[in-house]
Amino acid sequence: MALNDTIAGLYEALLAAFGYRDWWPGETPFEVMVGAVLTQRTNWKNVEKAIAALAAEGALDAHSLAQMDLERLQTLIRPAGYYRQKSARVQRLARWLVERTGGDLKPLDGVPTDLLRAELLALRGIGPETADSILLYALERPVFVVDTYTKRVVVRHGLLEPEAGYNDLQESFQSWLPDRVDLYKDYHAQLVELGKRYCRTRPRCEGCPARALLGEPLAEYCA
DNA sequence: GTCCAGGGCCTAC
DNA sequence: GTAGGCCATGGA
Repeated sequence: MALNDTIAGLYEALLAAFGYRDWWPGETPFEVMVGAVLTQRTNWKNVEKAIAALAAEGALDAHSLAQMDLERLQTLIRPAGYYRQKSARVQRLARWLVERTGGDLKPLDGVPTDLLRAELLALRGIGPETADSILLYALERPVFVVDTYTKRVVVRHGLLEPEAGYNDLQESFQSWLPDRVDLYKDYHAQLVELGKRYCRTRPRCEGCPARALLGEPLAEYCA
C-alpha cells in the first residue's frame, strides 16, 4: 500500500476509534493564539483555568494583554505553569499583533502563510509547534502541526528515521495528505489522542488502533 | 511519592 | 549541532 493510502487510512481508523475530536475549543481565534502559548508542555485543563482567569478579567484581547502589568499577567495565568516565561511570551505575541494590525486578526487574511510563520517564529518563545498551532487553529492555514506524539508514532513504526526533525515530519505529512485545514486539524488531534493512550514514553500497545495499518512497532521501542 | 502534560530556550561540550 | 538542564502547576 502506498504511504499516502496508509496515512489516509490511519486517519479513518483513528476517527472510527476515537470519534471526531472537535479540538481546540475557544470563543475567538485570539483566545486560540493565547492558548497555543499557554499549553506548551502543559495539560489543557490547566490552560483552561488560566484562560478563564483572563476572560474574567476581560483581558482576552491583544490590547489588554499588550499593556497589562507583567506581574498581574503572571498571577492570572499561574495555573498553566511556567508562568514567568509564558507571561512574557503571551505579551510579546499580543504586542506583535497590536503593532502588526492594530490588534485584529482580520488584516492577516491576505498575508502569505510562509511570511506569517516566519514572523511568529521570530518571537522569542514561539517555536515551530506553537507557530503552526496558531496558523492552523487560529488562522485556518493548511499547516500540519507536529508534536512529540506524532514523531513517536511515525518513528516507532519505521515511517521516518529517528533523526527526522520537525520540518521533515511536517513536510512528510503534508505530502501524504490532501491540503485541507479541517483534516489537518483533526488529524493532529487524533494523533495526540493515540499518543496519550498508547504511545507514551513507555508504549502500551495493547488495543492500539494503529497497529492494523502500521504494523507492530519496531522492537527497540517495545522493551 | 512518581509520572507526565497539546515546547522552547540557553548553555556546554 | 546536539545533548542536557531549566522552567512550574496540577491531576492521575
